[in-house]
Amino acid sequence: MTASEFPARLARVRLYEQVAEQITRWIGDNGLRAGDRLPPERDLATRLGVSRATLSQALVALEVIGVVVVRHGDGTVVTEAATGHARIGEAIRDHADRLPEVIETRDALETKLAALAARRRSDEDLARIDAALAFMAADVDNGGRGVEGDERFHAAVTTAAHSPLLARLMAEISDLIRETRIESLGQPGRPRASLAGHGAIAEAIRAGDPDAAARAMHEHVEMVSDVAVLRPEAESA
Amino acid sequence: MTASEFPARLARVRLYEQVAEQITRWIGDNGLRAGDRLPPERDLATRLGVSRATLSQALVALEVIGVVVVRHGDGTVVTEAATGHARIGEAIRDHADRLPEVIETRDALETKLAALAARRRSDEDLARIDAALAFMAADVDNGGRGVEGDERFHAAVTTAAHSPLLARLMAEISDLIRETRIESLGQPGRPRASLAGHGAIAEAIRAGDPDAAARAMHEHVEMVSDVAVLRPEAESA
DNA sequence: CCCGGCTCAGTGGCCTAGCCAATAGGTCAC
DNA sequence: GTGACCTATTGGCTAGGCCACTGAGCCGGG
Repeated sequence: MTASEFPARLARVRLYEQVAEQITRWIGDNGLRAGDRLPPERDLATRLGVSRATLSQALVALEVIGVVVVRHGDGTVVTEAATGHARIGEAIRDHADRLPEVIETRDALETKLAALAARRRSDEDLARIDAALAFMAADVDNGGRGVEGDERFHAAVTTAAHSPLLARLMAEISDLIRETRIESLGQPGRPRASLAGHGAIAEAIRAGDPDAAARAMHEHVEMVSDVAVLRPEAESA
Repeated sequence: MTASEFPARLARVRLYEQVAEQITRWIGDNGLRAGDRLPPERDLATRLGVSRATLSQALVALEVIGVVVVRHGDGTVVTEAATGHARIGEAIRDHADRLPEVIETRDALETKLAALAARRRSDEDLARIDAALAFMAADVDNGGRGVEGDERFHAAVTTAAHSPLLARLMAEISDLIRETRIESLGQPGRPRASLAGHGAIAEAIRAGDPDAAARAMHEHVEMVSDVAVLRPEAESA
């Protein structure tokens, strides 16, 4: 067990998080739409059995992620984004049925990132990409699946693209991507094939060839997509 | 002045937002790094001249966006993402300098959406696209800039792609996109050129040709990018 | 009848104060 | 050296209070 594999620090769940989640679920379950009001804070806090201050924290959290707008003197109003949020939740829950969607989103973002990396990479970026390749190779050579190396490689490419906005969108769906990654690399032979794909991407980036980089990344993401095709059969067996 | 151009509702700035911003700035100005601790809440609240409850709200906000982790009994710790976040904030603030970044993000997302729309569009989707085209054409014919029609067209293409995750990411950056849209369509001749671009995209989608749709969308987004090139000169004039 | 001003009730905003839970560090005993 | 215990510091949450904001309704004047 290496240091990187040590169990993560125990995560305490703060009350505001639980309350925020309850509220989001309640919005979805009750078909609330944009413009609908939540119950007054005093009522809601009593009903949820928490203090008003704690409820207010939860509403801050929900406001920050765009589910509600809190209006002084008026009430707390559901936003249009709230429905979108529910859809994302469903996307995560119905993961087995939504995998192709994650793949196509990865395709959109990561082929662009690879092309930008080919144009913008610094020596430092290339060193980081090479280090990730070496790390994954060592893991795969030792019989591992290369999950962390895969992660590092893609993060290095994203960094080399020097596009904070795209990086942010990647971060937004990072949990979903992680799942496709783990499933892909769990297939026999996939780690090594994935490593080869990374190699081709890195070559194109080093060569400063955006089109080649985008093509290599597209093929790499499609390889993950092959898993999506195989998996339904494995489940019915 | 149409309904869509009415001034937005006056935005009240809550204290927690100001405090959160102050803290983020302070982290940046003082070169705090991942793992560094903020001062204790009681101290920090006194120094900032707010109550601890208000500071706690600000920290909830910062925790939700990933700038800090709040540890019970230990303190509030800066995350790795904090530095990245400062860059995003700058990206938004320095909009004039960051426009190319929005463009490249649009390019990534919207060319994929156009390709998917070509594959997946229903008759209803096509009708919606056509309606948006007609709406924008009428607006432009009447001397308008076609902002709303442009918006409707892109929304219709996004809907026709039937990819909720990509649609979500589009929604995520919708404010930034709106700004590029308004600036682009404000240039003489752009509304009509944009309308022609839309026509080509719609044709490819109707024909069910993903590559042509992606190419047409790419060219359309690049046309917006031309504005980005022109604009710095307009500012120095 | 319509519009503007005022009032009231309901709502959120923020504060104060208090006490408990969690954490880290230090000390002591085995 | 290790484990248990204690202490100081830190955050977590509650309760209560008062003020600011908002929307709706009412009244008076034109």
